Amino acid sequence: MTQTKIGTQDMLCFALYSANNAINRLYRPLLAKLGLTYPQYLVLVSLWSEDGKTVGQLGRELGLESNTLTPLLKRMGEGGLITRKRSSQDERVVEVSLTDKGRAMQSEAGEVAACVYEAMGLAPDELMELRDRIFQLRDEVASRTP
Amino acid sequence: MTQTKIGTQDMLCFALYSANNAINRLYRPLLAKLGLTYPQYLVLVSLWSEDGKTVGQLGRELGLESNTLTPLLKRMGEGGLITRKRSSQDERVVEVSLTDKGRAMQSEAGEVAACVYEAMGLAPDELMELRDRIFQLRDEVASRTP
DNA sequence: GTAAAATAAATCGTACGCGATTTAATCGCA
DNA sequence: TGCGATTAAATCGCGTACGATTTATTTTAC
Repeated sequence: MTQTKIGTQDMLCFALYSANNAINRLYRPLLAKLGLTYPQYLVLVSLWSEDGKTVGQLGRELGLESNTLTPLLKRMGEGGLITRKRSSQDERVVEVSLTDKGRAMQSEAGEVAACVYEAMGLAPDELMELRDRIFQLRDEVASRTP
Repeated sequence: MTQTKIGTQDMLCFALYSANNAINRLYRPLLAKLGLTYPQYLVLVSLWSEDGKTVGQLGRELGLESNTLTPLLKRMGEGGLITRKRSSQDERVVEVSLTDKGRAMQSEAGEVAACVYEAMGLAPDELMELRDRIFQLRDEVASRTP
């Protein structure tokens, strides 16, 4: 027997949990200067890559549901970053689009991303490999979650 | 130029964020049967490995501060899992200890851990390697966070 | 054509995380 | 010894996440 008791330091899930918290603590003050939270920043990243998505599309991409997204998008709308409009094709669907202000924020956000990238201290190939392993784990776990 | 726009799928921080959410979605219903949340479970894991820690010690181990831990521990105290007592040596310090009920929960929690381990679909050596890489990243980021 | 099923958002309540501040106890040092 | 600085926990407010439910719209099956 090499180990009788396991502690938090042995758990992969705790590694993910605490690393995610650590990254958030790095992002938070940087994004706060732009008036953003981390999930709000993710919404912008998503819309910068392709503008005009429904709440459901954003949810599938980010792994969130309307109970999280609706109030978050409402705040972003009040902040003038996005617009929310019911689709005329299907009134159940809400389309989310960038405002000029939301689009303009992309350049300022570049500095934030660079700052975070630097703090990770990883070479690009290491970073991509780790990222893909973590996405794989996420997808494996998600596929086995009822 | 191989890529003009980056999206959420390119970001290591998003991999961590969404993997952490996915793991939580797996844990949540399992832990709910025991009346626990994930951070509460982490507190128990910590105390099972070594009982009798101060709020500050728990905070350093889990990467949390009293603003998060105090209400969480209060709920665990109300649930009869732990006791909280001011140290007689130093009245500023609060000692957290397991109750019999909290100790007894370790065996039930074993099934939860096994279930999560299985859902990850990783061999032990792969799991340990990934875990350590993520801890390394966490520590690197934390060391560069002002 | 219409009622039931399905789908998309929104709403509500609970429990984190954390920045900022407060309260209380101990320490340091002149 | 005494008093300002430090330390530990608690308190407060805000913004997520999410289970459960509700509301509104569209699809379907007959």
